[in-house]
Amino acid sequence: MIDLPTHRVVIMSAMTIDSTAAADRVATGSERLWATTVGGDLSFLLARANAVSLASVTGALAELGLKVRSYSVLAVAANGVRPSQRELSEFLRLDPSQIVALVDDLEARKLVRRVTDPSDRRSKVVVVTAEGLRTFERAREVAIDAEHDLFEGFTADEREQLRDLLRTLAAER
Amino acid sequence: MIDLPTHRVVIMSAMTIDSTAAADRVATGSERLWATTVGGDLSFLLARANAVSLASVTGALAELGLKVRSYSVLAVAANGVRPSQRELSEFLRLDPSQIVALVDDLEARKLVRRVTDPSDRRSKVVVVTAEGLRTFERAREVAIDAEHDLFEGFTADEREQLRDLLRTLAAER
DNA sequence: TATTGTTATACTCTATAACTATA
DNA sequence: TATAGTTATAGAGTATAACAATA
Repeated sequence: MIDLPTHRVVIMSAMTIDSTAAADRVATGSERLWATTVGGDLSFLLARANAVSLASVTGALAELGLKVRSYSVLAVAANGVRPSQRELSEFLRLDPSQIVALVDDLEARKLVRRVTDPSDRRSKVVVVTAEGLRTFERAREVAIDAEHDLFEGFTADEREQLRDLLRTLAAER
Repeated sequence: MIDLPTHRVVIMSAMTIDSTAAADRVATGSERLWATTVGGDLSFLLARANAVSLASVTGALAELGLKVRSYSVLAVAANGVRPSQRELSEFLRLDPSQIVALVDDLEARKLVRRVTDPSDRRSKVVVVTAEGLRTFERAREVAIDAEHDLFEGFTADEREQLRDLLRTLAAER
């Protein structure tokens, strides 16, 4: 697993740091910069929050030979929704050619199979194998653990709020 | 500018889409997949929301020859906080060598200068030039416009909530 | 010895266009 | 003629290690 913060640190706009034992776990040396205009930009905060989360999940999944992307493809397939590659491409916002590479990899490892859709033979549906399902279940556990650590400082309410707000944003174009 | 959604679309867990004129602006064809486990993952939502925001800001800044990263460096410098490259590296979560490349580019375009810190001659501080400040101000406008469009469907309260939650997360190691 | 910035290099990711097979 | 998937390839971004100057 990756190193994760154990306590929540709140940084106010005015640059006051709520000083707990965790205060020095924040990126050292660059605290001054949070007072900057970018420090308040939603797009910047989104990018940085994502970088933090990505690093944590990536680290957690590495032990299973998965990356965030292959995990996402596997997870959608494991839900039994039988996504076409085109659907995966839109949902994950990746180019169709990148989906090919991801599915190639998962298929070579026998975690998923490509099934030609009989009602439209151009389209290929990605289905999980028994082994893929087992791998997914383990992967899901470590991913949830990582997320849990990451959101340790948040209340259940705050997590729900964040989920709703992000869902709205994520659903945009 | 980039094409942006004009209305907010809420996607519920149960897969009901609040159907307004904007409903068909949502990624077509993959609505089913939102009902999936990943569709509720905070890390996934964060990644997708970031992708959406990134695309919008990237598109907006392109007309000024800036990317999100060079814009961030320029913005911090333009705030007059005199960041060292090391500080930029921590704040932006980029490798020091990447900061070198970004500052090289901005310096070649005379938007910033490197100034050796007299109190520690190893360290170089990035300061904005007059021209850099002008460029930053225009860039800031288009970036704010893009952000404004992106968060059009949000109330002021929701934006504040999101900012607070993301700030907490972004400040984590 | 440790740290800041720099260079070099290999690797991954991303974007684009062309091709095939089906519709 | 249009769409789903595939291939190839060039470009951008990323990670790593080694090095010079300074502390």
